[in-house]
Amino acid sequence: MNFSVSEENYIKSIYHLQRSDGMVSTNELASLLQTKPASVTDMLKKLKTKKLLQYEKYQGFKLSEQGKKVALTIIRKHRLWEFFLVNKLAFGWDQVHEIAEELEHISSPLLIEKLDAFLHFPKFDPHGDPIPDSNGKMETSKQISLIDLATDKMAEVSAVGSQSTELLELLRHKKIGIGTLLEVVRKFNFDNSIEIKIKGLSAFSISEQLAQTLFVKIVYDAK
Amino acid sequence: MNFSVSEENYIKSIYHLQRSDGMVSTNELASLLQTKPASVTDMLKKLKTKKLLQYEKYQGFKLSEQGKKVALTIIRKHRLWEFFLVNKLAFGWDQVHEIAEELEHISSPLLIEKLDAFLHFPKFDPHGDPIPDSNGKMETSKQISLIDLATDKMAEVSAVGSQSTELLELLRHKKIGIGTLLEVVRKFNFDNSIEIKIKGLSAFSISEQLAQTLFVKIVYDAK
DNA sequence: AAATAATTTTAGTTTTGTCTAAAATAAATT
DNA sequence: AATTTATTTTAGACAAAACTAAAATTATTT
Repeated sequence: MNFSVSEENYIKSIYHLQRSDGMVSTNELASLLQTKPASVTDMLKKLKTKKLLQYEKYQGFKLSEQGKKVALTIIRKHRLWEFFLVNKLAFGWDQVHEIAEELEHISSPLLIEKLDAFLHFPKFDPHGDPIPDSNGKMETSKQISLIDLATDKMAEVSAVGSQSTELLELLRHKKIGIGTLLEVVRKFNFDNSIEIKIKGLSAFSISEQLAQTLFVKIVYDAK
Repeated sequence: MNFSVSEENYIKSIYHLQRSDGMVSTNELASLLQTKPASVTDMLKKLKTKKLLQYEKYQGFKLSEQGKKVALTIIRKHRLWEFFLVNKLAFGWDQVHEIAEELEHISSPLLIEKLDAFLHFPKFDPHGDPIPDSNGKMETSKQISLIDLATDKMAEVSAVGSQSTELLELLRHKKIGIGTLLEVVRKFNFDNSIEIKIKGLSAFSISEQLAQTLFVKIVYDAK
């Protein structure tokens, strides 16, 4: 089935709100969408008749299974487009949200499958948020930039922020790849370089630029 | 200024109609847009107040200079996205029109400039139609696939349908490049190969696949 | 528990873009 | 030139998605 831009924005916002709350309220949603509560109520009725929502008046609401599926395809589109904008069109990660808000409403499912393949099926968007696959499944633990990883945390390299040959050459030399387990030993404030330790190798430092480009997921917290 | 999807579709359609006619009629436009003449009249009034249209009731209409500029940016977006879909996402040229109809309404100008650079500033879309540059200028003569070029017509290679190294290797060997002048001498129905003649070289044949991938502009018609 | 406050819903409008039916204008035909 | 036909415009209505103001419900205080 096909939905209007407005319906899709509501669905997406409800999904994000119920991640934390479980149940969503009218005012909450109105403030997130920068609209009035009365407008929200109107849309809730519409989404309920379309079976996307569990909603009883005055009782709050949440997405149905069907509604969640729709939300995940919109989020998938949003994050894939963000990845494209940053990694192919050389946008900064802080410039892409608004454009992706528009692109996420392009309807062709084939387009998204082809885009996904073109991007080599990325698992995380440029902000480190996981990209749902075509079945709506996604990684649960969020990835962060290695520069933001605290010491005493074992982490796994999950993505690289660029596909340039220069970067890949450097990574090969340092024996770092997707899946590599590492830990931050020290951080140096002078140049923001960090010292990391990979099992079986002696500790070594890497530059701030490189640490920014590497994304990791925490696999074990020693604290 | 920003325009609605509907306004943009009207502007684009008027542009295409006035290419041939000079002046456009209400019925003509209604039939192209699959809508009713009364709806067209409503929109004409709106576009007139926005100074995009020269329109006096019952007298027909055409775009103002401002309107033409808007039309060309929409056409630019449409054709760049088509190029992207075919050359990056591996869509067939016959599958992309509908998707580009949606993508052309994404508003960010920076997106389009970056997309253009990413695609290496293509001059023609996958159907051979010229892509306006950021100032609205474009090649005037339409390009066609070499496979569709009639005999007895001198033509100039204007584009290649792919940037693969395999193709470029083949073209270097055959001494064919952008700007090469050639003529089709014969067509063979058995395998759809064609024999071409380049000035200073003896005639030789090329395969159907290669001929499909090469685009030419007619520079002289011997007939 | 009653009163007050906050939240949510309803009722009635507005805007955008569409429609139908009827009226106005222009074009074609006799 | 008058009439018929075709085209275009107006007038009034409708659906989607928003709004304001008022009513209904729920939550919080005293």
